[in-house]
Amino acid sequence: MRLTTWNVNSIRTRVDRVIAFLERSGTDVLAMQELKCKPEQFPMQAFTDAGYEVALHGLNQWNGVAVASRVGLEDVQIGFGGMPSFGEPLVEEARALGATCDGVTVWSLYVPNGREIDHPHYAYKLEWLDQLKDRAAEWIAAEPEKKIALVGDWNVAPRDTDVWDMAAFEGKTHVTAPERAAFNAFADAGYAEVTRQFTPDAYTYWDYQKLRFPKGEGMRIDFAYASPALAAAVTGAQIDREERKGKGASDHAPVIVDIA
DNA sequence: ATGGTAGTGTTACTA
Repeated sequence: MRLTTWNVNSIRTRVDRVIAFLERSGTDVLAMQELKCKPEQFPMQAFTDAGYEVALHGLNQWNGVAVASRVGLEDVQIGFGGMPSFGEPLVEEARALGATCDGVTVWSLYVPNGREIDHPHYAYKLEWLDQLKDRAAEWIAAEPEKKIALVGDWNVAPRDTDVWDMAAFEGKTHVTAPERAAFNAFADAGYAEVTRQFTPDAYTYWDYQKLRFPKGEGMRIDFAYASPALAAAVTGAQIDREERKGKGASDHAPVIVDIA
């Protein structure tokens, strides 16, 4: 199975590129983030015509997550137990959707950005990751052989080399010790990040602003954590940097994982 | 010249 995660940054404006990518890459299961639409606005016909079923969750123009699959789609779950809410009034945002595809439970995750270190969104981000980690640990404790993929836009750069210049991130989110600890806690919970070993020096995101992509100033913030049973079946990973090029590109590249 | 974008939807917010 070829599993891809991609923050598409609006599925409505990107649908032609996404369908072309599916066909070009041979992706069987696509986890998408930042749909930026409600369910009735999702371009379902394009996916159906391409041979994919889609489960999605979207509340408004922000966030939104989906799993598209051509190898089956069962047991769809919206959000996870204990998932924090945000805003006034408090809302359970559309940031997590799970579905089982050909024996692999795929979670499409859009981790809160955090905004600024002293912003409530930052505390929300840490709590969101902590709660997800606790549920993820429970899932493998209950079923040690279960194949679980936690994929998406984690909005954390776990290493200094995952940003172009640490000096530019002084006092900024994505690189702080608490965020990195929250990310690394998934490894302590038994999951293995399976993309870095195959693509050791690569970014997955380049801001639209300040010519970040042409200048090679990116970040590595999209990852795939695998449960032990799944990690043992992973045979490779790639980052499709070509997809970031040209007019109409998302600011994130697709991250591809191959599973035996 | 030291900035530069993009998407949704509206006089802003998010990233």
